[in-house]
Amino acid sequence: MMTNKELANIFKEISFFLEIEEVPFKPYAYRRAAMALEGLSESVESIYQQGGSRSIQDVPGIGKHIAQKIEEYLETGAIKYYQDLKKKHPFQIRELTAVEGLGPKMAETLYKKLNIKSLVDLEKKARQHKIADLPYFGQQTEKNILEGIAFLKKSQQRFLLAEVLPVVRLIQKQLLSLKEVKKIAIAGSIRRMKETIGDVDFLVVSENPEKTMNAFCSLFDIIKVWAKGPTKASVRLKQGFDVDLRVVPKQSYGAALQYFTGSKEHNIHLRKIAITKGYKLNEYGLFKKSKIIAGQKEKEIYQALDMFFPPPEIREDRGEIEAALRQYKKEKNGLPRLIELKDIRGDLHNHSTWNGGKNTIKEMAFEAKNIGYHYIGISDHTKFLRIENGLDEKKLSQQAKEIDKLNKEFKKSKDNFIILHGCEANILKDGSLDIKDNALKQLDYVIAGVHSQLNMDKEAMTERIIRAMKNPYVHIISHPTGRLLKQRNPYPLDIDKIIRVARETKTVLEINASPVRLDLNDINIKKAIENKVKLSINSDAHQKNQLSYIQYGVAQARRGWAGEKDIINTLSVKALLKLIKSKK
DNA sequence: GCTATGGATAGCCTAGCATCCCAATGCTA
Repeated sequence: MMTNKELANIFKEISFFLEIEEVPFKPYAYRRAAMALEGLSESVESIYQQGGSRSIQDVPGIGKHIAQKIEEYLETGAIKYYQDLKKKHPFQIRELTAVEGLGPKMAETLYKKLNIKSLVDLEKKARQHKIADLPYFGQQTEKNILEGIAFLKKSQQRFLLAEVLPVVRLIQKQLLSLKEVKKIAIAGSIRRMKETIGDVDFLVVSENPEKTMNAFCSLFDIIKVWAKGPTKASVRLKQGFDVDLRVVPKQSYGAALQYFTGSKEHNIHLRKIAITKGYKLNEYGLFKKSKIIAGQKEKEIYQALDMFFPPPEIREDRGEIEAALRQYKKEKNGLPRLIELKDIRGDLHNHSTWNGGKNTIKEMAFEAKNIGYHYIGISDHTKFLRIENGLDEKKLSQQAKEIDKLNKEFKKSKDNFIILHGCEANILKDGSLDIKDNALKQLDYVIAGVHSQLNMDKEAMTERIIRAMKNPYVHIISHPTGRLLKQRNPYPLDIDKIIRVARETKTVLEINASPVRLDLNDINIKKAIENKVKLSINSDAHQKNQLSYIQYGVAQARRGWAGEKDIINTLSVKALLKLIKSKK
């Protein structure tokens, strides 16, 4: 898969170079090819090995000439066309254009006039105030470049959904309290509940735009106002991310919401459909010639395009548009009915004071009961994780006694609530577990996960997890790919194979709802569901207030097209235990 | 350079904002 990424980067660079040379339409083609490669679930190398250059052309967005270039790269390790372009423009184009406000043409000018080749050069020349003196640049541009570099270095540009969402909800509340504000919505990737957020988009209908803009730009926590016009303002908060506010006319509110919710890919596809039907779609509405057909409500736009309304979480152009069209025509394979937070009846992956959690089993249970759950699963780490005070066979049976006692109290008070006893066993390097099957047998269910020795090659890691799935006492694999957002990439893993074996062995895969994990991710969730693998959304709470993380897991599940029936912890206790016991 | 339509050719998503110099361009979403 590394090759896919390398090639995607090369094609992105070619696209920039061609943009500098003002070649028409080719940049678009190369950019699309790059995107196609990035979204490909198979390695282009193995496609080529199996079917040659011809089969690479089957990938949408890749035609004869780009396929030839891929072939050249796979055979020789280089692409001459790219190298020639690179010689003509010998600077780090991707690095430089990553600076906000700096595009390919400016990068070219900076190289020609000041011999700037890299981010380091750029920062140096900007600090020496060489950039401000260039024609068409100026002091403001220089300042923006320096700030862009600083931001790039500091923040890696994206923020966790869970970092952003609470702040954004607060701002929304404040803006809504202004009496001239008639409507307000959060659009963008937040509305789609993406795991990480670039920046935040607010849309507002206001009777006094100027007043609203002033109020917005004087919100607390603002450290910088980037832009402030009559319809758009853009600010940076001290938390590090940017928030845009757009004032839109009432009759365009739905169109603007649709447009700014994205994703970009979804919108491009939608606009193409509009065109084929003789319309034009933009953020002001859906138009036939100059006559507005729809715009006030988002739903009306989809309706006018003969589509059902796709939930924001799945607007990634991964088939939702086709599904929405089919549903409108009352054909099968329409839009999925997505899982909702209220469908969740319990949480199966939680830790207690027994191994380093902050709350006792009882406290965790009462929190879960207050949320309205029917059950909570306690799944503390087993012995390998010394640092987490992992439980051995003996401690597990002591823990069982405590849980029994609590359950008796629940029964006596006629609470419709039960604590299930599980554990999170460690999958050791060879795929065996760090605790005996005899101990696992006593539990209601078993979660197993990889927590150590993550630097294995793909094949070995895949086999390691497969061996654990083949253990008849293992019911759920926790955080299957091991990624930590903004900190650690997933370990190399043949996820397709994992999914296949999960189905064969009736093993459940986890959607870990912890904001830094969200593992499985949306794409893998969709794949698992398509292969009829069951999933479990768990908070992995180490203290009682973390049970609320479940909302992020549900969001990720929705992004992966999951419905109630795909998720095991939507079941009643009875049905859940029956399903668990069906694995032999 | 790709895709779709029809077999060689047409069309590729769009608008506002900032910046620079005071009409045009590049960038971003």
